[in-house]
Amino acid sequence: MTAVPKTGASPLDPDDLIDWFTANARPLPWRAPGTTGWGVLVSETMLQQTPVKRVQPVWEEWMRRWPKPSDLAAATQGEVLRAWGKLGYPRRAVRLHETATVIATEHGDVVPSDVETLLSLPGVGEYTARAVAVFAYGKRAPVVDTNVRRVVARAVHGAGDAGPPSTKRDLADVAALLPEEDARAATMSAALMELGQVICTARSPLCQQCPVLADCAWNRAGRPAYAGPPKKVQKFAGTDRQVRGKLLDVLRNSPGPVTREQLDAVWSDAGQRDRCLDSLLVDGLVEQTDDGRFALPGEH
DNA sequence: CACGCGTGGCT
DNA sequence: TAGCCAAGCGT
Repeated sequence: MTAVPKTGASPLDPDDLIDWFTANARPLPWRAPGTTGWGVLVSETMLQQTPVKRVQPVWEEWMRRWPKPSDLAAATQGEVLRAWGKLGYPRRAVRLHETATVIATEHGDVVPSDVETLLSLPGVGEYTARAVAVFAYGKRAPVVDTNVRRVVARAVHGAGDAGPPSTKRDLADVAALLPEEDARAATMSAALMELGQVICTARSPLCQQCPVLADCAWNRAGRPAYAGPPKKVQKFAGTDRQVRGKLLDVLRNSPGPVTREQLDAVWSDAGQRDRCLDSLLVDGLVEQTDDGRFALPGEH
């Protein structure tokens, strides 16, 4: 082991990150020893755009209720959507249900471990496929989420924040940082994400507590402000997304099918209401009953 | 590649 | 207080 001097444009030292993570990782339930590939896949899917705090209790209930992919596959879509609750983006629940069926029927009820196969599953994209391969199976692969992109933008490139995503470049950036050995690479991937979540945060980074401060290009540059193209801010109030959420909430809060009148009550703009209800039907999040009422899929 | 897709907490 | 932000995916 040769000591690498922390001067100039040195890359991040895997040991600094691994040691820090080993001592400071939050004890999240899906990180517990013995968590299956299925447990990791469910957690990663729930964590897509939803904070840890809200995911944790729902994940624990899901693991108790559906410990294997075949268990979830046997549930109705309505049951799955109810159990998804208010995590948001409920199409994720529908896709996870589909994926459970594929795993149960085509992969022996075991979550695949290679990125290519994982990528073929509904709702599993570049991030989730690698997260499962790395965190569940200890493989060496770049895992790039918004946190890692921010850490790399700062520590490696000296920028205030990540610019627009570029999958190929982002993956290459992170791959170049990983140590050779699988297990150490996997731990470093987890450490990069954790660092972005708890230290190298978007708004008020805690640089004093950062394990790689000495190697950070952004710190060396005097922590300049983000200079890239302005980030798009997503509107919510008044959008179809809000209306769809309200419609689905009526269904979740009812034990069975509801009338058109009950749905009409949640939004005054009839045109937008109808468009949203139609899109929910198209997405398979709502079904119409024979008598013209509306229900969660499989619940009539 | 830009956009649509939920929800709630934080500053 | 009204953005801003949060372990993305599919089209």
